[in-house]
Amino acid sequence: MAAPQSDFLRILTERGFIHQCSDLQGLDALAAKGDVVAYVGYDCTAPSLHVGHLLSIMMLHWMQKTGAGKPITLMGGGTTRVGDPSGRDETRKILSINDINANKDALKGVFAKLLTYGEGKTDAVMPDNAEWLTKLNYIEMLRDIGRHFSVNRMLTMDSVRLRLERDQELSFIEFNYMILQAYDFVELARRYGSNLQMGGSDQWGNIVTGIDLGRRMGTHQLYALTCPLLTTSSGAKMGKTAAGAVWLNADMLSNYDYWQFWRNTEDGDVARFLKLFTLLPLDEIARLAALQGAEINEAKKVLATEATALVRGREAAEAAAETAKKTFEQGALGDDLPVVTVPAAELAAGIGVLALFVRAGLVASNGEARRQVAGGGLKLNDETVTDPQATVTEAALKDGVAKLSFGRKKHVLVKAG
RNA sequence: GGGGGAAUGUCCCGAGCGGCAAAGGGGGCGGACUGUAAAUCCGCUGGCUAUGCCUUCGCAGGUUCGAGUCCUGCUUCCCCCA
Repeated sequence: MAAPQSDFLRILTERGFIHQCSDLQGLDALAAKGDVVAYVGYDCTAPSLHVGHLLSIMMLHWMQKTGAGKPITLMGGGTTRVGDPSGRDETRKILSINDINANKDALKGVFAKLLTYGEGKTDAVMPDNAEWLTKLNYIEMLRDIGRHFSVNRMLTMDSVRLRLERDQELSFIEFNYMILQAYDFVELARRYGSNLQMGGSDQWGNIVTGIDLGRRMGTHQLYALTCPLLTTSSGAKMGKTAAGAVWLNADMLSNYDYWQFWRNTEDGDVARFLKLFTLLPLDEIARLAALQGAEINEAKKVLATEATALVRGREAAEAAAETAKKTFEQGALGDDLPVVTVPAAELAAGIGVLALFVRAGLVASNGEARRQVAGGGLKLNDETVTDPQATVTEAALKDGVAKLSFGRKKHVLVKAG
């Protein structure tokens, strides 16, 4: 098609958010009038969202910012009780209602950083599909909703087909997930006038099933828009590190570590990530992406600070950047490094180096610490630890702190408490 | 309902004549080289109060000086026949 008329789709296209759309022209017309009501569903499977979820939040952000319409962040309080089989090899563990509710409360917070909630036309709202899904009556649901679904067609959906082809278990409860998600779309269309569902490309099947159901149940025209799944240029699935997922919530991953995640981006991903995960104008991004060789590190710092500012706040981002500068460029101690306090009495008595590194959370066990010492991976105040028997006392504290390092990038400060 | 096969290191895949903390990959972590990148090379990848001890091969028993390995029962999954 020709270039989109609406700012919303033009920006999404330029920045690389669009993977697939059911009807780009139709959606463009709605966006140009400011009549889009877009929803993205977030299941409550963990106590925080991670960077993989960030793309869809960014899409909602751009939509609100360009005045294209109203964002709906749907909490999956109901669907989480069922479990989405999309993109999964195995049945999800069934979570207790208590866990789901706790998760839901924990992940709500991050949305307000990127979206404005309220009563106005383009203000965001946050319903929970438990409101309607838990009230469904089985027989009524089969008659009103189930009759519109063809099992033949459901069996051809990727989320189902892949499991069947690989002879992997697919339970009946999971098989129903797409029906519930489709019904969500219809329900949101009725309650809020929603006309667009967005999500990762793995959600395409579930979304178009919702469009189909809407047509059969007589809603207005619905649209689908998906973004690419996040991978690094070397093909690895993104958002996971050794320590686990890259969480958006600060209590799950420190500001400093979040900043470091972006700072360590591969060269080949810098331009793409700047477009997706920052609000910097495209000409500025083009300038940064053109940097060659070691200079591209400047672009990575900008990426890290901007991306962190977006989710954690400008102040937190600056602090993390400052700490990184001190730690890596000046060999000094940054204020933002994680701190572990050890009781003064224990320090006076002397504590084993291995135990200290375990205490700091840098290694999982004495055994691992021992192996890392053998491999030269542990440092105390920038000096490689060579003797696993050594003990550390308050003499190791300089100006009240000792620096423990694991590898070149992970540092923890120890203080007497 | 009948017959045949499978389950291994708590990330995954996978070898394993009765002597096994258990081959080999992948992934991950550390080191060297670099630019806090990529690629490459090297090392590590059950726990502990550590020349030793403890816990691991679906579950529960049994045989044996000794069981991932042999026997019995059970669970789960797959294939073929009904």
